[in-house]
Amino acid sequence: MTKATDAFPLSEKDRDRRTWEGRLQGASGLCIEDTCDNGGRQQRFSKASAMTQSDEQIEARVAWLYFMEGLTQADIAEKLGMTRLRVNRMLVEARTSGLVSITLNSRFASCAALEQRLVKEFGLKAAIIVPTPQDPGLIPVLLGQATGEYLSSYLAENTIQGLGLGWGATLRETIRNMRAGRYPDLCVNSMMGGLTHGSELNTFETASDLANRLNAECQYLAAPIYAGSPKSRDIILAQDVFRETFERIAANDIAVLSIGDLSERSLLVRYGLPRDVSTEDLRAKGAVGDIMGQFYDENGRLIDHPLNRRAIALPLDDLSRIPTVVLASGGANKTLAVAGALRAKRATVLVCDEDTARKACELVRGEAIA
Amino acid sequence: MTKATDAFPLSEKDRDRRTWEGRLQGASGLCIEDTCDNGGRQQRFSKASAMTQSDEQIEARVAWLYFMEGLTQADIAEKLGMTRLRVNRMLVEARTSGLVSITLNSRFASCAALEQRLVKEFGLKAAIIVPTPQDPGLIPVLLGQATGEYLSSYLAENTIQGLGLGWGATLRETIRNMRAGRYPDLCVNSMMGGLTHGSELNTFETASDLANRLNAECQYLAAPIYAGSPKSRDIILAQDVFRETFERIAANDIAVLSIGDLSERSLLVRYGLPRDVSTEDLRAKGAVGDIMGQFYDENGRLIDHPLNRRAIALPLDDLSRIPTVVLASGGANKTLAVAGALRAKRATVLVCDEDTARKACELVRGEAIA
DNA sequence: ATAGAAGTTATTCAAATGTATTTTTCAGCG
DNA sequence: CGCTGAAAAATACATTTGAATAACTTCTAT
Repeated sequence: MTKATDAFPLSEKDRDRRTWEGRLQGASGLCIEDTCDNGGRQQRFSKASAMTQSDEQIEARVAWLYFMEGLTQADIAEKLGMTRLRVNRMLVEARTSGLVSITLNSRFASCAALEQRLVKEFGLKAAIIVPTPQDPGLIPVLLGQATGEYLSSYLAENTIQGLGLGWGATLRETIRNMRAGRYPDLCVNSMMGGLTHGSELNTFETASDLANRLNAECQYLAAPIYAGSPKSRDIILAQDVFRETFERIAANDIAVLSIGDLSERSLLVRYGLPRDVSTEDLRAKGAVGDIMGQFYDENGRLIDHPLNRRAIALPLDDLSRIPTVVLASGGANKTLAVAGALRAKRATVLVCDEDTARKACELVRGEAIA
Repeated sequence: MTKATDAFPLSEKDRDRRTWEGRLQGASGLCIEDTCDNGGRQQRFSKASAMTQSDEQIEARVAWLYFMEGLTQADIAEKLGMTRLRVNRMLVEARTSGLVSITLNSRFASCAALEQRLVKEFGLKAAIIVPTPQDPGLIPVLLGQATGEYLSSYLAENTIQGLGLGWGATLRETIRNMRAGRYPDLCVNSMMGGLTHGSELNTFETASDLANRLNAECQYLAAPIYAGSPKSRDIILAQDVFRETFERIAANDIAVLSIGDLSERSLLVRYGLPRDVSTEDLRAKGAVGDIMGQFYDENGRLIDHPLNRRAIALPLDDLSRIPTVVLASGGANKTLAVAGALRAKRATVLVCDEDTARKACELVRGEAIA
């Protein structure tokens, strides 16, 4: 029967394929005669003859019998008149030398590779990379699906009390893809103020929609994303009702946010920026993206701009105190923003499309954009 | 460390290769977050959602982690929040579906494949196939090496009393490649009469050379390959000395012979055929090759020709009584002869070069010669 | 809503592989 | 020929994978 350690499928039909596949158990008709009545008398290769042509052929034969014919290592040892250890070592050598190679025939293989790379290079808890669709308009949908799946699994396996949320197209799709559940002890809360105009998205409903789907408690952040001035924001946050709200936000177990950029695609840029602040201003200060309405530069550090001090949201630098921070974002326009977030390690979980993640990764490593 | 079940080498250097290789134990930095505090709560896919894109991606991720990153199945189960059984089944499915494929990158791979095929299709105990060299003159050398290696291993692992031998260029090379040994209880004997003229090879020395190398006893067959007539041959074999000799020959444990063809390359054809017998005669009767001086047709059956009754050798049809019959032969000119021998199952062990064996195999199966 | 079928999980055990240690063998050298 | 060092074999044990079975869950059809 097929084993996971087999490299190839087992069916006889598949055996006819050009690239031999699968390791077949119990194969009959072995290559070398199968009687051996003197139990493993020693058979040595002198150093001078090491890896001669016949050695190479024997190794190929061993590899063939193991990977293609599906014999066990003990079977092969008996058949070829050598020790099981020698068979094992030959197989290891076959791998190391490249005599045997394995490929993952899937468009997800490069995503899986990139996931591993991101986790290793940026110390992420997880990276979820989806293939980049031809239609960039599909990216929020795909990222929403992936984030929804991730978050559903996370909630199934973690008992938490506070789930903080941002808003945006990707997060809306995330909520659509959440599996329903029953979490009466969970409080879903907005981690940032909302938009006070614009008809594409009722940002105040984002948290409540998720809370409804999860039968969880909901805590609204009934405030706009920006106050009139830093001073005004401080006055607002000093009110008891907001202080309690922000204590709860700071105590979240997980935050699920997206990354904004400075293009006109951004809801925040189109509807949220105060009239006295332009994207040119922000770019001039080096801004490449925003998280919770707070803009940061290519190194992921907050830019020195009064707008950042007007934001009614958890301060970006306090995000690191939340155990799990999911940043879901993608699209070529977001590359610089994602790279900045990676550099500053703003995320512990990144959900992104492949092309964007790869380019962001390469930016961080100082490589030319391919 | 590298394991035989790994599909790829482990060294970090090798990890940089384009085609990812090797299964790496103890890989750090996993793709999916590695804390899971509620022990495997169920996560089900309904039938309606079976093998969605995300399923496929999860399977690719599992396969990647197992084959490329070297995690154990239990590790992966814990990391991805599923059962070890599910991981195992996904890996099996990955194999069966072709998501994962393995290749043997060796010129010996096709030889190993052909070996298996020959063993299965012709019920051989063993097939040893060597790559066909560009210079056909090298074929006897390579076949001699392979046969010598086989025979040395065979003798190391089997205690036998009688080893019968033919003669020819391939067998001369075989003897050169025998490992020396000490077999005082072994009797090496010629299974066929020798050539009475010709300077290329002293056929009477073949058995004695091998006996010397093996410190074994030697039994000469002091007779020519052909008698003057079938009657004369019967008179010769009726003599006591020959009767005992042939009893011993018939009792051999192993016979090591080569296959002759009807071309001028054949020693027998050039120096051994009686003057009153021509290769045209033999071809007319359907002969395609000879074993022990006895000619057979494309089905491997003895042709009806008086020459076959003049041969001073073990009758070809009696060969099947010897437990192990090694036929070592190769070269394009031998294809028909090898095919005939295969059809009639004259061999239990075949040593041949790849092109010849493949074509012979295809002939037998009724396929067009490529 | 219920029953039956199908699939998955949990658990245990068997088989195969991987590893470590000790012993034996072999090649090279003096 | 003896000695030494390296390599391989033998042996035992640990780990991983594969398989079997019972119980549980989910899905589908009625």
